[in-house]
Amino acid sequence: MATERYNPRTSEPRWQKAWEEARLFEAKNDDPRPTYYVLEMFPYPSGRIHIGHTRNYTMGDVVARYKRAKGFNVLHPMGWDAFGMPAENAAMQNKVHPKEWTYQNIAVMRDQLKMMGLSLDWSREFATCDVDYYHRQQMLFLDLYEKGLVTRKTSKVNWDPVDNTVLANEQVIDGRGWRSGALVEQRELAQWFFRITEFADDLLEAIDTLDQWPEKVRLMQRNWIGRSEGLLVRWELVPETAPQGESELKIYTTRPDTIFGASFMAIAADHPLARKAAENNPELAAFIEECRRTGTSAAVLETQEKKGFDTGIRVRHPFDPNWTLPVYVANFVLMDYGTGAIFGCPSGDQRDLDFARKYGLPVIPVVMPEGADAATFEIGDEAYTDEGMMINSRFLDGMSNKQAFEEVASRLEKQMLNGAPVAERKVNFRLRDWGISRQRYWGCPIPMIHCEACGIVPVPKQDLPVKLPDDVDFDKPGNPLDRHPTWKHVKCPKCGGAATRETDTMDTFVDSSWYFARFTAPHADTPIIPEVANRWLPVDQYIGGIEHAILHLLYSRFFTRAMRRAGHLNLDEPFKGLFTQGMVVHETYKSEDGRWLAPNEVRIENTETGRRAIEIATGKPATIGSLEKMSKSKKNTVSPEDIIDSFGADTARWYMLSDSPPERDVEWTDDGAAGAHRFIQRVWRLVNEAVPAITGVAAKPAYEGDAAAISKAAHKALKVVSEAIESLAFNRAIAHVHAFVNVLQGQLSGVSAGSPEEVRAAAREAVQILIQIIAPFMPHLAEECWFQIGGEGLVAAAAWPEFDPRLVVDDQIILPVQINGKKRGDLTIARDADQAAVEQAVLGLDFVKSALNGAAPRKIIVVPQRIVNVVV
RNA sequence: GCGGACGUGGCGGAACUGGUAGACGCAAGGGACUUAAAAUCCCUCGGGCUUCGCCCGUGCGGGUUCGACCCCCGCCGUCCGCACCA
Repeated sequence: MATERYNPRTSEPRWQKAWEEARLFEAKNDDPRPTYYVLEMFPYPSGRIHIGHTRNYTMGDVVARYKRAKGFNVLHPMGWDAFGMPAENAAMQNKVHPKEWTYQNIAVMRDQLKMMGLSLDWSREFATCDVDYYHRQQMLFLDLYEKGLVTRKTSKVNWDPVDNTVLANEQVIDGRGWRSGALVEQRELAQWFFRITEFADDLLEAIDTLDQWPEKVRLMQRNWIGRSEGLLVRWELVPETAPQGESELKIYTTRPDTIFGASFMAIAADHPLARKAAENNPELAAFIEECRRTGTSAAVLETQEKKGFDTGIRVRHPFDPNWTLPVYVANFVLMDYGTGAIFGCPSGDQRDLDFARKYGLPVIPVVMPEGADAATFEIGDEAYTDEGMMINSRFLDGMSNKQAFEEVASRLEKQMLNGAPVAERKVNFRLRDWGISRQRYWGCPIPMIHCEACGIVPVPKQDLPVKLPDDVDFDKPGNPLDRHPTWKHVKCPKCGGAATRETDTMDTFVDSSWYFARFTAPHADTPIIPEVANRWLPVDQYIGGIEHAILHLLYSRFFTRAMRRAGHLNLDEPFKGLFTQGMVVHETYKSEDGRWLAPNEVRIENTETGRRAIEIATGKPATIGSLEKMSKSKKNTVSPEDIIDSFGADTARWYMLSDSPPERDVEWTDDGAAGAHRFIQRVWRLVNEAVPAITGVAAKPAYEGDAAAISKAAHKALKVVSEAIESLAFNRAIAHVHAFVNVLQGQLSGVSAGSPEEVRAAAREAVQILIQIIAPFMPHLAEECWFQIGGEGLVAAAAWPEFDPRLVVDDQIILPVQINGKKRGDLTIARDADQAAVEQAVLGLDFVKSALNGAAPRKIIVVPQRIVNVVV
């Protein structure tokens, strides 16, 4: 009797409904079992789920289903990162309200996710644009404001004068706004900031505790925070060269040891001293203007020539009052790092060297490599930046440069200038405070009020939420909140006088910096319920793309600390385990005349000599291009719906995890998907063919079968698959399932209802194990199979089987035998055979005898249960 | 420039802590079943040779070791992150 093919189209919706009705995936906060929180980075509702999402959520789902089966109270929620610019762009382009656009997208994407059969707790779903959510975010904001973690200060921003808005650095392309194409201006603007730098040290040090994070991400965060230890040094200006009222220049250096190699000072174009000096120096003013115009994008910096302009100002060397150095304005000095001023030591820094050569400044070698000769050591085209011994440095000569650092620091700390020490030690960070003001509509309103009499006044908590008005228009550029006729006009909560609301909204990264905590009590009146959050958090396994390695993860780490300070929870680190998954990539295709072609516009032919593509519409050959991340522009996309339509969700889930390690990119191919689908049918057949033997419905002639072999195969598979899932090695888990099915298929063929009870029991257990270990990956197929064998309840609710340790080891093992390190044969021997027994057995092997040729072996190395090596 | 990761068949990749290299899958070739196709099943599948077996082989060149994809030294290549950070 031929088994009917498994039909995902009817099966999958049926089981999805069964799970939903059983409310299997809803986590209870008062469930006494140990908690396990698995979270995938929530999606932006851009319109449709793409294949990258499905890979991400499938990984999380495998973990969630596995942990649930292992007896954990699993929290696996889903929501929407729903504020952001695309909604406003859609509003401008398509005349649809951002709110409507967003919620429509959410509705579509929710349905798509549901088709994937993900074991999500939908009862906790929220979108960050829900009033309920941003209301609590405003509460949090005020709490952090009270704790002094929110400040307002002016900073330089990229200003698009056509769209009337601030642009992020990423939105400035070749100095122009990405939308308007207008030349971007640098403007000083008052902005709201979170004081992330307050935690800089802690955020850096705690990276060491994140031992379940990828090393790569930890490194990126370390570099981003960018701690350096150095010295702030005040240099005295030579009075007759100094602008009115200026007497010193403060610089930051990490190399005070090279102070005797100094030959110039360089300050940023925006440095106050530069501005002052330019007041009666039109040429300098022009140079400063030029520096400002040239942008700060990486591409510009790459090619830009190092330029300087002598201000005429001179400084005195702190260790030699007769030694004066020129002060240049230089285009490579950044105002917002250190003090915006440096001393240049050409012999010890390549950039300073280039600068010195260009302007004819002295180059004094002060550090030389170990073993070099001080009399002859010279600097040519390359600066010497490594460690070494001090030369040409007076009292430092002969010291290591590390000792010299200390010596200079301690001397300058004691030396006085204008009544204060010349230098102080200073730890400096690359990390800046987090500017969160956005001049946009579709974001969380910042709950602040500007009163002319009282200044900045927070919105009283009882007046929250500050709701976004619905009646806005996007016909004109700029912030609709700002030009709304009534919204911003309020009474001052303090004095009752006329005042205006803050019209900036928050950076959407704020929304995603605490959503993982909100999921623990998504309907609470307070942002977080501390007892509940403390119980669930930290997230045990967080899964998402490497593109969030810095910003989102760093902001969330900051927020967790900030929320702790405000008493909302009691932990520092939000994510215990982090996993960054690779992308889904696809080949690209181009037609003969150079148009991009979508995968469904070409036909692929596999031949003995290779693969070729034909454009279906024209019948002409197409070229197969490189693997790329799926993108609309290259048309190399495959939609999750199409895959589910033709193969079902289980195929998509299985294939997505099967070939490549999860942290690497996976290539989507039709052949691969078809292969995954074939495997589904194979499992389906295997189970169905085993049903008569298992359930004993039909009697057939007895076939002996091998109960022990069946049980061993099953328990070994159970062990290795469990281990692979635990370590998120999904591709390995799948390979082991394949291998198990190969063995099981051989062992079960012929086993029937007439086979000995012992064999039938082993078969029953083996099939059950098979179904359970595939269930996290292919939950629908597993349910259907479970039903076929008369399994109790839903397999999604079944406990994970425990492997029997006695069944995963063999009594007899096959030991590879090497001669001089090369394998020459095998030895079958009892697993517990001792060294002597193994040696004796090995010496009795024919190929060993002939290799020895009568002589005694020089040595026999026995690695128990691994290998034997006979050294001849 | 600085920092990091990686390099294994036609392809994706396995290989536990230094112990049988190429598991598992895809593609390809051959065969069975079929009127035919699909589906399914079986066999082959790193290279070479004097083919019941032997030699070579994990980017390249050395080294350590009884034994190296794995450890060490030196190269080459690819990818990623940061990037005028004082």
